[in-house]
Amino acid sequence: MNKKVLYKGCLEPILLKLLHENGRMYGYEITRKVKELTAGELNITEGALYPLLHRLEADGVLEAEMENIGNRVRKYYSLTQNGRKEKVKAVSELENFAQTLQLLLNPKPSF
Amino acid sequence: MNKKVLYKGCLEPILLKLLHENGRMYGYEITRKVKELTAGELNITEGALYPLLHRLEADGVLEAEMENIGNRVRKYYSLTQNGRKEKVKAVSELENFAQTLQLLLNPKPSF
DNA sequence: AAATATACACAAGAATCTTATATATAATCA
DNA sequence: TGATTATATATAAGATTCTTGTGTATATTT
Repeated sequence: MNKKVLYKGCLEPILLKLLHENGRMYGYEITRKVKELTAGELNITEGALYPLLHRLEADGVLEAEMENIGNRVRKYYSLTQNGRKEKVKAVSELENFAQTLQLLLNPKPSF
Repeated sequence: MNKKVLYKGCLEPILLKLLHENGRMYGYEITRKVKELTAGELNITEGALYPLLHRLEADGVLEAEMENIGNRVRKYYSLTQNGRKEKVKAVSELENFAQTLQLLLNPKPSF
């Protein structure tokens, strides 16, 4: 993507779903994973991702642990108990939205 | 919808597609049509719709004509020639986005 | 040695929507 | 008949979410 706005609001459910599936991930890894899953279509920018990660950590949805990789510090994020609940809610909303989009793009013929 | 943000950015392609299919429509009609097509899921608010209509008219994507219905004035919008081009572009971006969403929601198993 | 990949982070600004409000007519309901 | 709901357009203030640009630093590839 990266074209216009479009996927605004979808980042959070996408993130929570990824963390649920992968257990724990760090920021850079998340951007790579999303790019890979979407065949290069969706590039999450750092300016969007890191503020979101910080907000979700502050809200108790995510928890973070630092890890030393060589000389570097890597910050792993994972869902809290509350985060797992949030994930269910957010993803079901996104699925619902995806279906709604389909209704608009391919309306059922009414005859 | 109306729940969170989510469909941000999708309004313009949806609108252009509707106008393409229906020839001409007025604001209130558009809000009803979207609600109908999405089984009540997506409610376009006036605060989102009217500014968008005005912007697209100013940009030469839409043209408007007033019509008197009883004592009331109704404003019909339709696509300009340029608008029809814009419609193709915007809708194909939205379709692409919908597919990208599917990739994230139902990733292809990699084995 | 330079460029690219890895890794995190923030600030300013743009874009898009929500909520609230305003106006006015027409139809329905109690 | 008075109140509510539906029809119809419109604007303003504010919230949210993202993009773009910038900064720092290490590791790897060319």
